[in-house]
Amino acid sequence: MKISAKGRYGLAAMTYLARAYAAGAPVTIISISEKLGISKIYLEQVFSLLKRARLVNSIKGSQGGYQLARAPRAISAYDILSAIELSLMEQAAPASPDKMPELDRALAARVYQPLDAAIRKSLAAVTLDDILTAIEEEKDAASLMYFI
Amino acid sequence: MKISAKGRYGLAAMTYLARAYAAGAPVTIISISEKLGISKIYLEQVFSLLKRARLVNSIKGSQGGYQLARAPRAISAYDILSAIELSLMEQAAPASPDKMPELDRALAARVYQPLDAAIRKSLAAVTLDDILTAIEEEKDAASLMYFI
DNA sequence: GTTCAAGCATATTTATTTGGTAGGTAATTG
DNA sequence: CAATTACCTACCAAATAAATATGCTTGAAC
Repeated sequence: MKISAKGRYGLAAMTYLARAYAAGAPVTIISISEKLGISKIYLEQVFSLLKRARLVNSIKGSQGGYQLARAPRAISAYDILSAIELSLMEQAAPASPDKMPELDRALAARVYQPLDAAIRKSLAAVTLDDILTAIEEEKDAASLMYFI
Repeated sequence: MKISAKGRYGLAAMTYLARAYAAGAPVTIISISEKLGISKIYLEQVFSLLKRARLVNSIKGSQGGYQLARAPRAISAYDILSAIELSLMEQAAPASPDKMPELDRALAARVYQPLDAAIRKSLAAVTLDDILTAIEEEKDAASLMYFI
């Protein structure tokens, strides 16, 4: 019921990549780890999952790094979190294994499935582009503070 | 991002109590544990949380047990799960402690807070009464199966 | 073709959470 | 008083999450 550190790192790192998307040059893990204050070797694990989900492309060797596999507008928070948090996808296990199957089915139908759909819908509605926009708004709001 | 065993047990047990609500007589933990196939001493911990949240009343001693504190129609899945799963309420910790505060604020505004609201809304929309209704529907569907 | 900066892959350690047990105390009824 | 039931505290084990450590592979640049 909670987003893990890996998930949050993934969102932050992908947003960081999104900022560099227009430029086209790959971004190294180490530069992201420095900017965000996350251990490099831990970030590698996160990127391994993001790559497996084909959300990023990697370029090996000197001058290498990572790039978004597609436009920031075409990558949602759901894409990112479902690549990282397997538990996001899991079905809720029944509370009473065999004793009361109709109770379990009712809970699934009325609680677990609607919850799952709501989570999915909420996360799918936000793209990296939206997050970039929000960052700009944050900055504007912060700079306005000076004039007041 | 997942409902724990405690949470599922809580939902199942509360639904069980809801069935007995009209009768008015208290239901013992041990009878619930037998019906649902859950360890009695583990259920006690769940009820301790439900009681702290004032969702149930307890009666000690012989002929004692638990009752819903209010009508099944007035208790939602959100009430139950937020009493049991503390993590449901937790704010998402920032990914980059100090480095990029505007990134964290943007993620909170666009991802974490909307997600939280969606979860809350989905769970608050389901009451114990709804789940009881769904159980009846399940039973009807099951008995219809015989005629086909 | 050597070098070196990257990504890639595993294994290990440590910390936290979850799921569950055990045993005893307190209150109520008959 | 004896039985019954909730209640409380401590404990334990397994699973998961978080982070580290080590070493290998790839490929561009010089």
